[in-house]
Amino acid sequence: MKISVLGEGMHCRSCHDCTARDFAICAALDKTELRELAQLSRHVRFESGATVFAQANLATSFFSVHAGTLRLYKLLPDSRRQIVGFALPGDFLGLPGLPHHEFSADAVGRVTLCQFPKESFATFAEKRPQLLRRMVELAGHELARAQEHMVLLGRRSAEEKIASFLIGWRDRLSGIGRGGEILPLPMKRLDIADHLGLTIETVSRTFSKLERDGVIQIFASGVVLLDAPRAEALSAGVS
Amino acid sequence: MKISVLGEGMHCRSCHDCTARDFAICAALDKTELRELAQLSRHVRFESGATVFAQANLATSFFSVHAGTLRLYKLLPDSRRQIVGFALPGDFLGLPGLPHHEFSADAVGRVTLCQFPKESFATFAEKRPQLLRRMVELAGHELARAQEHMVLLGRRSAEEKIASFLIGWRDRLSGIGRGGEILPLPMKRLDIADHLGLTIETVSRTFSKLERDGVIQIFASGVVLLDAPRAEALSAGVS
DNA sequence: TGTTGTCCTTGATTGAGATCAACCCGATCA
DNA sequence: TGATCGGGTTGATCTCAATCAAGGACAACA
Repeated sequence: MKISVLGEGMHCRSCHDCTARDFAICAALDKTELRELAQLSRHVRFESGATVFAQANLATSFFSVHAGTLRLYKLLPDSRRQIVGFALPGDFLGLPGLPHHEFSADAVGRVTLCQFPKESFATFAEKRPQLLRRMVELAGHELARAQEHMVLLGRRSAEEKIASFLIGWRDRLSGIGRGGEILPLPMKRLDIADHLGLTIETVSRTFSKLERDGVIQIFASGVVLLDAPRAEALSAGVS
Repeated sequence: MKISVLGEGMHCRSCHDCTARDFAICAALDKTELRELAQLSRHVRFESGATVFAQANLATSFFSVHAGTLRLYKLLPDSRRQIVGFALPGDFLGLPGLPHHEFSADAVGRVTLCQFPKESFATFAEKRPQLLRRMVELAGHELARAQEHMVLLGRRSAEEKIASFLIGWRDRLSGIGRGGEILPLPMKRLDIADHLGLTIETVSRTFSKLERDGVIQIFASGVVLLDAPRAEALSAGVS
């Protein structure tokens, strides 16, 4: 686990023009507080595949994703893997009250993060109900997403799972201003499989089927939703 | 949805000797605050099977479970059901920042709850970082549990699911001082099936298999863990 | 230019759990 | 006393996705 700092003592020089600020935890802060928080933080970068932190390790920092995608996953002893989510810019990683990391996180492509030492962040947050309120809200949204994913894992067919994933991914990207014609899928098929409780072969077959049915078009870098309404119907569990 | 209040204007007379207080949100409060909060709340009771609130309805109250068990579930349009969790005494229901209920909740057996109007609770919490901190922690624990359940739903066999459920249920009960020789299972087989992403038949068969293998003994009201280490091993995903 | 490795796709077969169907058991009630 | 009903179990069969197996596309590199 190698952490590469972007210039020592740089202290997140770019908070004022941070592209993730509006979605991130920082949205709850005013200009002065933002500067104070920046003093506590530093920017870190990880190359593709690098591990940011590992499940069950002591959590000494919180992170706010600045750019890139992370996969968050849990492993069983026999190495079965469940990806519990993908983190995108603005997502906050780490929760007070849990001393250890509940899952592992590694970079899907290059990633940059704001890193906050846990104690100093906690001290900073202690006196700022606005920030705590925001954290409750973020945790709530995360919980809602987790529950929606439980429905997917427990009660949906392979085709519904894939459609649901694509629609959810599209909506998350457009929520952070990354919407577009082509839906980029930076993660591998195996990652998608381990996220949806499928095998890589079933993911591949289902992508192929959706393409045959004219719902999507597959490219190396992602897919285009040719028939979004059909995908949304599958995603919703209709038909 | 019928709400039966335990005597009008009673205002939760029993906060000082509440059996759930140590686990509940109220643990974050001092004596004075507790009395203030009690002024906002009222005790409500639901009979077995009654709906406390329904998914997608406007959330006007928060709840803290005082006694009994609730099933929390989401439905797909074609009535497939996923039980996202069971709530026990001390559990907090509802999250700020989400105007609508994310799931439905109904009583498994008789249930009593403390009900707080959402706005007055929010106002009360606004100025109390201790309480907000506690809410972040509770949400964090809930999130960790949800992620663990994703692993179960996505990556485990029927036998592992059942064993995992029994061990998790045992640990939650003992965490609120309800441990014992016999592990009570107030919910029906169908509830367990919809919680674990199985059918009622598979649940029944798997219970039978575990009993044949000497891991558990089945009673009308629950099970006894004859071979807890074996169940824990299955639960952990070993073997 | 061929070699290697990674990622993805496709085909054949298998198997765990779903589905369909029957029956048991205890509670309730006429 | 037996009829009904809800909840649970068990057996037979089917099906969807897993597993096993092979090969294709493409990039990195010697």
